[in-house]
Amino acid sequence: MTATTDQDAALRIASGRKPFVEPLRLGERLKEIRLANQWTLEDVSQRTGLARSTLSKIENDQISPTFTAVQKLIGGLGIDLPQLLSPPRQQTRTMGRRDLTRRGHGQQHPTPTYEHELLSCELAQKRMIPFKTIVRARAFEEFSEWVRHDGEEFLMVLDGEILLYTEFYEPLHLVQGDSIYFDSDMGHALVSVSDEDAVVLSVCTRGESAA
Amino acid sequence: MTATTDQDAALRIASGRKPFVEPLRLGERLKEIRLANQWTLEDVSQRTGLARSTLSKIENDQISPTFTAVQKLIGGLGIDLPQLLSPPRQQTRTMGRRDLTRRGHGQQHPTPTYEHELLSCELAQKRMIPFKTIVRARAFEEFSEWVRHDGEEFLMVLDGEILLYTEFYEPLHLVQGDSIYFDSDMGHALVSVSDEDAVVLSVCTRGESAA
DNA sequence: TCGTGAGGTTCACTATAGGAAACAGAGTTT
DNA sequence: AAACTCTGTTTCCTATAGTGAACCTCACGA
Repeated sequence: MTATTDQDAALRIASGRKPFVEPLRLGERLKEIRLANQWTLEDVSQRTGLARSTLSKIENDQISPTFTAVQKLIGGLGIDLPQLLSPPRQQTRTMGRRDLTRRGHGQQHPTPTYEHELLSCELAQKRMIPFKTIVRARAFEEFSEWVRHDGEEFLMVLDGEILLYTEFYEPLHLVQGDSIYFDSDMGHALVSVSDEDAVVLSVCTRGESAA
Repeated sequence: MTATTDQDAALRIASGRKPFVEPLRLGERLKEIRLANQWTLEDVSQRTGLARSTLSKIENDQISPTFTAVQKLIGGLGIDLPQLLSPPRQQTRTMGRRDLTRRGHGQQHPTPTYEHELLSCELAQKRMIPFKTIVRARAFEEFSEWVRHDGEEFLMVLDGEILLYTEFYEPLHLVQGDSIYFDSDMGHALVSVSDEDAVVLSVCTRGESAA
């Protein structure tokens, strides 16, 4: 055990991996947020319950806030931690691509059981694949085999009701507004059970086959 | 400004959501990570430079670590903060996970401008983050700064109408059923323009911040 | 010119986080 | 069984985070 540990450490250092953390100018960031909202130290004090002086010191990097203090900050300011930690000046590799799909203007892709409408298909090289599906299938037997594909899938019922059959679980009854996240290499299949064919929105991760 | 601020606060409170942060069992989480790697307190001490005793106290919630201590932790353990903060769950490479979220039963997360409802938040270690959002904002000015985060985002309007402001494009008018895919490190912000507050479904890729 | 007040910093003090060492418990070895 | 070792907890001390009050600094008005 200790052996592995030392080995790990050695490896990590040898590999040139940072054992240290980046500066992380938390104070600077806090001040930026505060000023952006035109808040005074007193305002922030009210919101967070931290003393004015404490906030001043944090902003000027004179102290390193306790974790409870950080929690009070993110709670009181109504922001979340990543937002607090995102560096003041972003060295953005921003590309700023975007791809709009108006309702009903996706790329149709019909099958016997599903009618898919691929969304945002202008954009190549994306990490997610969103599509809207009209579930034509009415019985599990209509599927000759499980649908399965690498990665993960998120699904929300937009209209109607469905049964979600999966390989390892009992069928699940989902109605409008329900959503589910699952590993999509587990076999799955949808059937409509409402009067109208159900409509679902799905987003799959693109298989990037973990190296 | 203070007016808007108070209003925001009032709104947030009136919405029935606590403005405070969840417990966030950091100690428990740390212990979980440590045991998962079969590290002893001494091992972690070596890696992080924190005293064995300190680590023990943190794990047992006897102290609230300083932010510098947290940095030493994430640096020494080679993990990133979100990972440390993600509630107890095991990182199983196994397949067949699933996570159902019934309509309205996601995890509420209100901010002055948005009311997020995180979906499928039982599941850790997922590659996408789905959430439903009620867009409270009515004017671009309500945002103190661009919202931006690493990765990509897919968004569909479920109800109402919105304007999507982005850093590099003209504002885009989106109505129910419209969807868009974009690089989310490009600044973006939504405002409702329909009578009712608009509702959108978003799916973000999880930043994988190259280990 | 002098208040006067609001926003921010500094000071002096208290509360608490971090570290070294002692302690306690469970195996192992002799 | 005693001695040793490895692990996690507890103790005690110090370094420092957090607080209220005093103190600046500057804008504004009579």
